[in-house]
Amino acid sequence: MRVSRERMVEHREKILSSAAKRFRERGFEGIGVAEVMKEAGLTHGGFYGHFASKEDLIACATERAMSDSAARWERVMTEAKGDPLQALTENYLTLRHCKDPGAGCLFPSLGGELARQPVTVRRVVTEGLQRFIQTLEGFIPGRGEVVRRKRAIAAYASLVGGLVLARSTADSALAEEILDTVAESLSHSVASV
Amino acid sequence: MRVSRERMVEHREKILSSAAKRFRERGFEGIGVAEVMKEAGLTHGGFYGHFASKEDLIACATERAMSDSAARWERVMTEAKGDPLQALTENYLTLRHCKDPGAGCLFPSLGGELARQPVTVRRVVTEGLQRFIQTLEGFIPGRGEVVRRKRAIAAYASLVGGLVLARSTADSALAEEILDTVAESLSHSVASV
DNA sequence: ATTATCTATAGATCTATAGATAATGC
DNA sequence: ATTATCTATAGATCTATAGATAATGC
Repeated sequence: MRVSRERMVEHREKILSSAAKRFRERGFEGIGVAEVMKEAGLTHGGFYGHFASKEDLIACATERAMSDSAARWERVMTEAKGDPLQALTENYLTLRHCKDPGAGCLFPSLGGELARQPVTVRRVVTEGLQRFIQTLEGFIPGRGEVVRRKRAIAAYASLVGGLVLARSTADSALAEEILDTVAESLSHSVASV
Repeated sequence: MRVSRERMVEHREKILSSAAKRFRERGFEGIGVAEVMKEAGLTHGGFYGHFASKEDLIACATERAMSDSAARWERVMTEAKGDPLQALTENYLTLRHCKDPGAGCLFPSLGGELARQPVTVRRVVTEGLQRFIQTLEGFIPGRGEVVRRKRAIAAYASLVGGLVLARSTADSALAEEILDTVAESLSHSVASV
């Protein structure tokens, strides 16, 4: 059954958004091509008209996830009433983010797996990471660009690590303690500017 | 071929150490039961005499990986000439650790996957994490226990996040920048005690 | 508007691999 | 503990076809 060009673009979008969500929820090996297609309302075989391979899908879905997150964090920081980094922290280090990896940051969900992906995928990640550090840099106080970049990198590492640890534990009290503690620590480091 | 009790314990140890290493290198789904057994010098079928299932192996290998790391970090901090946290940082945030996940910390390698494991596994992780925070706490300066615990948690999150980000990128210059920057940031937070 | 062509999709199938089990041997 | 086997599942390929697009003719 053939389909119009616009519809085909729609299909590709649906495949991508489904994959970007499910990969973050279950890992790159936690969902197969067939199920992604089913979620997009299509059948298994049609997949290879859109993507060359699952690896290709992983690269494209990773890019999608990163740019979605970047847009979201940028909005959060732009619309912040007070300190932008604090606004980001309050958005990032939350139980909500913990419990909804499918809509969240790529690194805590897929960090370990990203490190094992082929260069095609890791290049996409590198570009997204660079862009995100630069964006964060723009919202962080500091005399020179070098200092601001350092603070951006350190802050981002804290956010990612905090969420990784909070998500790993089966003890929700410990998870909350970790989220709150890392958030508090980040606010101190900003206060000491 | 039947085997003595001591040898069976040896076999179990070999299976566990191989699994603990390979899981961190390739992820829980990156190596199968058959290959783990082969590495231990045994055959596929024998596996089920040692473990009930792959999930059982994952729980046991995770415990093993955590206690190995804990012992190692404790040694590094105990034998430190100067500041113990700095010694840990210099051991943790290195290219060597980046490149050898099989012998390294569990969280940067498997953080995302741990969050998706059944409670049996996550309980093991929770206990290991609690114990590690307590150990770290003992080496960190601060007036009261509450403050020291907070510092320990914040520091550990930075270490984990730093390694996740450094490992994710395909750009080794960026990876080194991240490692150095997070290390520097941690040393500042200690200096400000 | 008709005709011919092109192509995205469905559905079936192939191949490899994984975890798990059963039969056998020592 | 070995060896053989079972079952399920995954990525990938193949073929036919519905129906969109392009070329042609009026």
